[in-house]
Amino acid sequence: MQPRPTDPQHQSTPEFGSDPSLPPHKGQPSASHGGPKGKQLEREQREAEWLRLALGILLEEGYLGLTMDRLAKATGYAKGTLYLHFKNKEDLICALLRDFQVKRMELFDRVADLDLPHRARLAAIGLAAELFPLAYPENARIEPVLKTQSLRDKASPERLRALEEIDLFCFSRVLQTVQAAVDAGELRMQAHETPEQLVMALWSMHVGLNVLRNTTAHLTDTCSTTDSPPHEVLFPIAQRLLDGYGWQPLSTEFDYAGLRQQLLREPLSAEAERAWQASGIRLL
Amino acid sequence: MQPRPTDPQHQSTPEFGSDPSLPPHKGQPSASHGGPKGKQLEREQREAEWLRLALGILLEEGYLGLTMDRLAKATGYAKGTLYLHFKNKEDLICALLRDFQVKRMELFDRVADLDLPHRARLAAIGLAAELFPLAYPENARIEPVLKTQSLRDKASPERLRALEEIDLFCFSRVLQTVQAAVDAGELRMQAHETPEQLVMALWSMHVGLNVLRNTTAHLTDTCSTTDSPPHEVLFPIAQRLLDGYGWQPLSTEFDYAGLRQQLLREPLSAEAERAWQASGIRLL
DNA sequence: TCAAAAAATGACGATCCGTCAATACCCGAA
DNA sequence: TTCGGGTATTGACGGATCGTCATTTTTTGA
Repeated sequence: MQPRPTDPQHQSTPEFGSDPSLPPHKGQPSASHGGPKGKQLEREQREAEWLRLALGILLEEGYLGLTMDRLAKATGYAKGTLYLHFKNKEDLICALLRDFQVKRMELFDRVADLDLPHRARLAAIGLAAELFPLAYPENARIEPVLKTQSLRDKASPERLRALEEIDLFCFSRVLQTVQAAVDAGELRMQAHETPEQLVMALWSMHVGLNVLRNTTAHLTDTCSTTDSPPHEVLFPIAQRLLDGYGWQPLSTEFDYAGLRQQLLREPLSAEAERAWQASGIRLL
Repeated sequence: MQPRPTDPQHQSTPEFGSDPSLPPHKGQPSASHGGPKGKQLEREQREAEWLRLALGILLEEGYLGLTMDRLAKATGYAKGTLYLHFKNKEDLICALLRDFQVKRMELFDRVADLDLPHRARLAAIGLAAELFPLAYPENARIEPVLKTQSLRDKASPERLRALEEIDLFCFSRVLQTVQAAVDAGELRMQAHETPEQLVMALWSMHVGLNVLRNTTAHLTDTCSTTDSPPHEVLFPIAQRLLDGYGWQPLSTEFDYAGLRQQLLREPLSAEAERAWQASGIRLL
């Protein structure tokens, strides 16, 4: 073990669980028996590994701590190889962001088709949206960081389009639910009101709360000092809002709080458990 | 006009209205008659000038385009002098952010003490909050950018505290209004509800909408394609929400839309005018 | 077995941040 | 007017990072 200028064994930090014994590029292309599939698989695995490490660094030391040199070395590959996968740093950030959004979308999917009144379905999606940053606080913490910062200026168009696609998909999901309620006569909107605006307002609440939680903790803490548990913020308020619209069934006619408990037990139990472990928040 | 290595006349861009003939430091300390006041004044003027230029560059070329070298040269001063005013780049960003927040606070101040029912006062503040990004779209556009990005890691504690102070001040303003309504019996909250949560939700809506407008324009555009004017988003929805709380007087008993028009004519006419000029949005 | 194609490398140029020793300027006293 | 100490300003420099690309290593396939 002769002293080296940049001995990977002597990294300043253990580098977030990367396997230090990982051979740079001497390992077999893949465990599977040859063919282009193996190549492709290895490529994806490596990319996933980079994203995993990038997330770790980002959480540990923030945006400034994440450098391409460091990320490359962390897996034993050279920087040039890293740049074969990601056009630039923003592109990598974009890929990271996409992973979160896919996760959230999957969560939406799990509750969007339940056999419930339209309003209850919307409430279920809202709960999922509220649960997400609690179950994956790391993701939520860096999401506002990633969403800005000249990301759109430099990331590759393909990655950006992928992001927009997911956004639009989620938006449509919610919009469909509202529209269905309007069509069913359960929700009446005035002339100047549109389902899009309602969806946008609900969406804004979630986005904004997440931003505030992660940029102005001194304020959100004010909320938590009360008796009420700090996580139960958006769900009941959204119900008040929908009551204000007169969306049937009203919260006086339907037990949305009970639905919430039920959803947390059944299709969202895994996330509720994660929230308990990750954020120390007992939801059930 | 002998050729110089860094001739300010030959900047790549005209640099956003800075006076190219501005003498580096040969001008009189100040027009006022001597004394330490003049020195202080000159210092503040210079700082204001830097912030003005920084905003211009930020708007024109984004966060990446704003470099300390460039900003320094734009006023004819050296970088070292710039660093005498701002601890680092983040610190400068912080100062810029503060200017916006002060502006918004002043707007709040202008409507927070009107002789109106509590709920109408809250609506007035909400209108001010909604009007702000329309009247100062440049500010709103970069505010999400500035709020993140390791700003808190590197900016000086004093500047950060100044930011928090303003946030807290605005928050308190709103909270007081809600609390007053509760005390007056015009707003009843259930056991698990708190005024803080309601304020935070309203605040989140505004923050979130601004973020969405500036990061995912493809979605917010969806909202604008409807017949309804795109700017009338939050005000009516907030009224729905407060109706949901049963906050007296309900929107069926009080003409909040009329109040809105009136506010836009009287204490907020300047901002309404700005919104018309800056965003092409006719509010009246 | 070997040569062409593909993959991986890391040194390099360019950019930017923030510092600090050197310089220019100011102002009161002689 | 001259001088000297103190203050304001400067810009070259060190350090760090991004992204490139000519070179080297590995793989492929004939």
